Amino acid sequence: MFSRAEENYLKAIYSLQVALHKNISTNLIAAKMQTKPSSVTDMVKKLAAKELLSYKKYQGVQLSERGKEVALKVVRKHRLWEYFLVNKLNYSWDQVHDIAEQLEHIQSETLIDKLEAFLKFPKFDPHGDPIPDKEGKIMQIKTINLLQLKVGQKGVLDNLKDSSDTFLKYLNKKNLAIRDKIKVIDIEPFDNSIHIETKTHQLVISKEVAKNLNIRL
Amino acid sequence: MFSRAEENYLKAIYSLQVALHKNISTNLIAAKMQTKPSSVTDMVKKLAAKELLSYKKYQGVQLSERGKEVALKVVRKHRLWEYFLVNKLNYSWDQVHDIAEQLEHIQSETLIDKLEAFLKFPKFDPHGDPIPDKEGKIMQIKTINLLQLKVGQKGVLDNLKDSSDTFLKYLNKKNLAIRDKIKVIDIEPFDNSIHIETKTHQLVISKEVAKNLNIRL
DNA sequence: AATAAAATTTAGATATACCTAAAAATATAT
DNA sequence: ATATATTTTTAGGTATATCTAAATTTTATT
Repeated sequence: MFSRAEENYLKAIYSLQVALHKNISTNLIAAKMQTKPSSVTDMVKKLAAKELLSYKKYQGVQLSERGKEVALKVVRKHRLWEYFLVNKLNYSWDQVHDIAEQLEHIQSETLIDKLEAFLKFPKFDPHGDPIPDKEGKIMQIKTINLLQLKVGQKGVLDNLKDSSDTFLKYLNKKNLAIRDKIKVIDIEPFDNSIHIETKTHQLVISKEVAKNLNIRL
Repeated sequence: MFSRAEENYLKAIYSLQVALHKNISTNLIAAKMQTKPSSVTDMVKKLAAKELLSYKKYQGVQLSERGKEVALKVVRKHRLWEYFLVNKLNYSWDQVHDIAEQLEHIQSETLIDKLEAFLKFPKFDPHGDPIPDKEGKIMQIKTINLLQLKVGQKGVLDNLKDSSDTFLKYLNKKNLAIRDKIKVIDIEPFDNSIHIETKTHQLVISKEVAKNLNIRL
């Protein structure tokens, strides 16, 4: 069907497109994929020839409907496998990314649907991100950035902008997890650091951290 | 660590070595792997350079201890994933091979041990083959070929010599499964076909079929 | 033992997915 | 508007894992 490399490009472009709502540049893709812009140009031409995206020289790319479909299938696989790794194999959420990156490329017409049924149709992965259904539909819950909350406001930690290993480990250390209730106690005007309260404890987080926490009201 | 291709070669050579107890020739490997002898020569040189096997031009190959170790790790992964697919995801035994061929190459220091624990340390895969333990030790149960049984003798279907799709489908159709008790009712001298009885029914199998059924007494 | 047949290796290509370095196009700054 | 900086593409090269066709070695046959 599609090679591992092709799937990885489509997934990366999809996530950039969702975040930025504009044509995605070669350099952006290269940064996201930890590769060189020239490699991106090569691959992007290949994907354009397969009509998975539209590409005009020097103007960046945009996924076609078909391209989005393929990307969402990869995302679906990634998130279901992450759910499996955390909830069945007892991994913690900061250990599963690299393994899911491999598992998401297993080719089978039936495997992922059977896995989904075995997991009892979870709607969110361990990082709070919605799992696309069989048809590629993806639930979008409206969230706002923690930075936008005012003093006294409450919300629930829904998902993370950054799911990097270092950030997940930071959250573990600070005892913050998806679905935790959070209340803003104080905002320090000097550096915009935020004093927050959860069910179990209080802590102060920097604005850099807050920027990566998305809150459901 | 090792590439998918390298792992596949090691696994194929291992299984030939276990079956034949002699140096494994280029052509044999090529036939097993559905590739060309010249490709085998290339890869075998590479594996010899990595000291995973010993190779003398025109004399075939033999796995080193290290090579056997790597092969057994792949076998372990393959069989545990097959067990997972059949016992957790409700696949039938004739559907799991291709998927397990992919899953066996997932690279992780911890994944397969966690999977094994989740599955409660199964000792045999769905085809009756023993699953190597973490240290690469593999249980070997003494079995004899169904062809060697005499009229009136009883035994249990332990494992299959041939696990190809077509053979598994044949067994399904004839309602024969691993761990079925089998009794030889009669042997037809003309064509060596064998009349057998299980708990639920009787049937006649050809000597070609019998050759691929291994029996535990 | 010489010759024919079969098995194996070598030499030279191909496709994928990368890379570096240089050239070209676009964006930014003065 | 021109010069400069940045981005992107092109050209040419690398590594892996294949392949075909020809050459070589081993095995089998007479």
